[in-house]
Amino acid sequence: MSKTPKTDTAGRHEPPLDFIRTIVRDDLAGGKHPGGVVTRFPPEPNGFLHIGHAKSICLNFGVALEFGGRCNLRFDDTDPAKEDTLFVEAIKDNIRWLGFDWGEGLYNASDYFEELYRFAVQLIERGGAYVCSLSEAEIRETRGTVTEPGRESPYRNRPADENLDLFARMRAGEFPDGAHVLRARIDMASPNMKMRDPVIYRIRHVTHHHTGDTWPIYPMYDFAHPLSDALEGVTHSLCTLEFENNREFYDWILEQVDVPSTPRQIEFARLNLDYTVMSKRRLLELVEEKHVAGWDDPRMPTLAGLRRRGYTPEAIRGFCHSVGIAKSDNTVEMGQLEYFIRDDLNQKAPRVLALERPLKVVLTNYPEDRVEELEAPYYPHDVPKEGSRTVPFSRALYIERDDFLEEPPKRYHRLAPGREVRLRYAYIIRCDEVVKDPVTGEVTELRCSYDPETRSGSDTSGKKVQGTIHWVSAAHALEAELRLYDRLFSVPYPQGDLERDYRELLNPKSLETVKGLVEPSLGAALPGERFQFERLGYFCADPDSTADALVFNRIVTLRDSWLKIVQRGGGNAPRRPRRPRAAPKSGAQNPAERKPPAHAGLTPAQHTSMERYRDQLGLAAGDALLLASDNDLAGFFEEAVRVHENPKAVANWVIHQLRAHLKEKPLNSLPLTPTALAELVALIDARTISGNAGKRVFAEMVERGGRPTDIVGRLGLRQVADAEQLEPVVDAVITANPDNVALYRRGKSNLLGFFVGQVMKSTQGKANPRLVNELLRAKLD
RNA sequence: UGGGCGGUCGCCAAGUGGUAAGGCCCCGGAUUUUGGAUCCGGUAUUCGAAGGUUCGAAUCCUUCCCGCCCAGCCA
Repeated sequence: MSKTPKTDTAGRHEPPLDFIRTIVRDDLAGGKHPGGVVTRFPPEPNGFLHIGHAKSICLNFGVALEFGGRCNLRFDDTDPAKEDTLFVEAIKDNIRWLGFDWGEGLYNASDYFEELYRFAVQLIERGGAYVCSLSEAEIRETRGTVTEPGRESPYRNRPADENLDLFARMRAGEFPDGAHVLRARIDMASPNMKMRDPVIYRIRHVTHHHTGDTWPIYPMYDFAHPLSDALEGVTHSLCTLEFENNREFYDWILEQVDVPSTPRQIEFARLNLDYTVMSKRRLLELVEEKHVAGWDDPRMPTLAGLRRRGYTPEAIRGFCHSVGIAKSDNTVEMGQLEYFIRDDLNQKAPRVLALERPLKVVLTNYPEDRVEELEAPYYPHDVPKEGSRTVPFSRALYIERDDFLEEPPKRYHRLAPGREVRLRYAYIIRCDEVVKDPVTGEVTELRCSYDPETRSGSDTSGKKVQGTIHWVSAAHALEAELRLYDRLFSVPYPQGDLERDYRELLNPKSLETVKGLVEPSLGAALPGERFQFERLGYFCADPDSTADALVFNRIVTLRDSWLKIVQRGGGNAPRRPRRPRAAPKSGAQNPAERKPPAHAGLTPAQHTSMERYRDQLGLAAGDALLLASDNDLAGFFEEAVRVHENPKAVANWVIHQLRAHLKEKPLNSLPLTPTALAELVALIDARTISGNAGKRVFAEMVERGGRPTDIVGRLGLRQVADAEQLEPVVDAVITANPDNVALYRRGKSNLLGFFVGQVMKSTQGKANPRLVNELLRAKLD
């Protein structure tokens, strides 16, 4: 297979498809779904959606969009006790906000209760389910454990009529909660706990938010989900990894009853983010215990929280796309999410001036009553957007407290006694005097002078200053509440601490509210509007914000390379040395301490064979054991060795090639005979064909049988071990890859494998690789 | 340790016998009236470990190690 990335018609590189999209694409190409692909996003309306759900939404709706199919929104509302219409509205709102449309495909699992009931009846009729009257505790006790099988329920063999009658009466509401359940009749000894006669219906005299009091019985997820998928014609049912164990039941139930379609469940890894929690239960606790202000608290990883914080749907989609779809457990760094909101807002957000911690500055040489309106563009030169406003400039100003230091470290480019700095869009000023509180010593005011020659845009001074800082005019600035948000938890894995409850790990500084000052134009900011407060970060006017009481949420700070310098030891510190390589993960062990291979499973006869293979035929102990432990394989091997007496070579082919094919099919179903394999090995030993070609012959024999010599003849695979024949091929490869030749000569020696590969490819595997290596080396070195 | 699934750079993630993609982070440098943005360059001789097969292994074979999931009448 080629390693070069796929290229589209415009010549751009396409990113590789994730494993799910690969399956969908292949299914479609194979004509498996003439009606098109159908996916679904199935939230339970018992909480708010979070960024992890966004990953699933982007996947499900994205696949449908990309492959011309559709994606249903289906509320998985089979547990009336926890669910609420409040959540269904919030969920719909969030999905629309994220930018996806379910069209006509809005469903509820509860819409199918009648059909689901009929499936259950059918299952009972076919002996696949029974009414179990054990108590909840008894069911738990008889389920067994992961290492011990469960025990069958005494009600397991109830006659079908009785089951049907009881189930009908369950539906009729004749029994109290917990009196009976309907259970699938599968296997109490299954190694998969999910297959030990799982409960599929329970009695719940509870009002359902959607069906009201129509039903006193409710199906369980495992039963309702696959059947709902089938009813909707879902082709690919994409869910998270924890449902892998449920797939066996998913497939089982679809075979037991008459369904209109057969969906396929595929699992992928859920998204985790560091410095937060993502489970619904924990999020619910944070809300209910008032650790946060609600589901939409801007510190929450909920879509509602992110939205209120000021995140854009584009940023979240970009993030979800960037993390990919795979099957390994993962925790993505918050920094990756932050990258996408900065990247989006950099293009979109107008720049304005605002202060988090104001410090007064008086320009002693600026006229008392003068006010200049300075033109300030909303976007920097590198953002292709137009627009500007004016900002008032006057004698009394405020700057950011952080932008002044009495004793500046090296590389500090801001204000300090006697130093000059530019006020953004305005003049260069010099700090002449520092006024301090006589009691506390705190700096309360800076007395500065401005240079009238340096007005922004018409600077005639020729002065260059290192820093530019932001400011507002004291008389014109507006007060605003700035909500400075930081990570919700102070440790990256709040759930990974065995000692402490995650609640103890909440970051006490996750919200800092300050009284800031903002430029006058912000008086018109509407809730939801986003700005870049220059040099501070991106902010979003909160829904709480009014013209009289402005409130801005900090979405994310700007990247701050000065902060990085300070954090790694201050401006005076030398550059940080390179990070050492991480220590190897645990798991390495001393080979000498390893246990010898277990001989325990061998029968006495097998043991004898094993010893014979090892001691008489000269096989490695591990190989001998491997062959001896499988009677079919051992028989095959022995027969082959009788034909071609090279036990090691034959064993290698049996172990390394044959066994790989046995994973698909049993040995006796293969058209391959021991004699044929022996002949193949003989051909290779005699150097008639190369090992490479041998594999092609083998593949042919495994597929269709036949004699190796015939196949070699038919495919023309005789080995080319003649330097004169090979030389032109080698030369061609060398001239075709001048860049790689140069690289190789500069020391990239592993390129030799590349060249050998090219030669092997152009001779269709027939060349003698040793000879190719020799020739190549002679020519390249 | 009964079963299921994972392990490739600090964090994600491609890659399934022939040159270890890409993104985030990080490190240089250029540029800059945001210490922002942008640009250019750098960062895995190695794929959980050890053995083996092969001219050639992240990919095939063997053994081992580590992590996650399953014992709700939740989803």
